[in-house]
Amino acid sequence: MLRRQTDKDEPDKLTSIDTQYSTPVLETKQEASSNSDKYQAPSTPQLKHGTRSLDDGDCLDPTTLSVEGESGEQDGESKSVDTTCCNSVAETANQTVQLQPLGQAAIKEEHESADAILSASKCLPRSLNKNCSNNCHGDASEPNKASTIRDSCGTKANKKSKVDWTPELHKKFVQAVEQLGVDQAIPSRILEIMKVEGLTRHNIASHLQKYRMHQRHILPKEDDRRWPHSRDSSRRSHYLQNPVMAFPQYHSNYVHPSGHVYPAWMLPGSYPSPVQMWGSPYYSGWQPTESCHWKPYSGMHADAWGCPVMPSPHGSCLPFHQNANGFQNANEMHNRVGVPSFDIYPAEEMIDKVVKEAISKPWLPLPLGLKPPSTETVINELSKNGINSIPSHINGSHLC
DNA sequence: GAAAGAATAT
DNA sequence: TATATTCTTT
Repeated sequence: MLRRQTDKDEPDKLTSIDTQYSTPVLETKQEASSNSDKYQAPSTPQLKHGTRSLDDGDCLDPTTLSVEGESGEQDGESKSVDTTCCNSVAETANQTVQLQPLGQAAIKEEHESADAILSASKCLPRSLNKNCSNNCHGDASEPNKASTIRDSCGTKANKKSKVDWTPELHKKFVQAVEQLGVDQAIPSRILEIMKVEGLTRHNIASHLQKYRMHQRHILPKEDDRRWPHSRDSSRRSHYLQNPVMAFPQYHSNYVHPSGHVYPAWMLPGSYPSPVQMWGSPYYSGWQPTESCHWKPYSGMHADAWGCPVMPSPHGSCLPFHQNANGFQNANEMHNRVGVPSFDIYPAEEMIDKVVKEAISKPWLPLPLGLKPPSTETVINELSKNGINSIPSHINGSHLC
């Protein structure tokens, strides 16, 4: 309003002067006009931005960061000026507020202009009252009240809230995505599962978009077609009817696209640096190791969802065949879509079975995960059995 | 009209 | 680059 007043006054001045000074005044006028536009024009990104934030409810309202506020999306009913509660006005400028209520959502409050400071200072008293009553005394937040305050403060609270996707928050996000599965991993559901107050569906959607894009980047080719690129039902149904293997096409010469077969996530306690969320080969390490146990959608491509691929906690290989039998086994596993207790560790009898099968059918390729014995091992075994000489026509390659 | 997802802006 | 916002589609 102050600015409006100023801008309103200035043109009049200029206009009056304009009659006396032609050129210089015109420049001044233009300048003033541009300044005015800079702050006032509805199409101006800044203002538009702020207005949109307010109207669309994309701001994070810490007043809803109460335990009871599981009302889902908070679209359209919050304003972030309140976050400056208990902080000085000066601190409200370019301030990063890290709120860690339920989901440790770290929320950045950025006041991008002096206008924001003005607005904040203007609104602060009421905000303080409100927030201190809510936060300091545990009062339940009242949407109406929030709305009132927002209105009273006006939509001048021209600042932007950003969700800081901390490792913890992202972990929660990924867990929610996994828990939901591919088909259900939509912002609203993710939001429900995450139960992080203050997060909006838009926040989730944005993050989900980036998440998916990144996964596509990691698995650009064959996996790309597995992703539901659009909401086209045929493609989606194709995708759903053809769940992606939760395991890499592992065999002795399989090379993971990103250059690492198994990331460090499988090592307990080997959580990577939280700095690099997407690009790191350890990105999937953001998944808790247990995630694979409770992950309900075992048909989901683990890597595509930031989930670890096939774990190998003991450095052992896995009994999945390359041959028809093996695929049958694999299919059995994949048919268990929806079974959260997918056991990533093969049962011993299963291993025995696979090994026996491999021995009994030496002409078939080795089952997935089985390593051919080394020449030395074979020779040792032979010598143990009294065979000390190897026929000349047999060499190492034959043995393997 | 709401939500999801892609595209674009900040 | 990360996140928000806008636009399009469903």
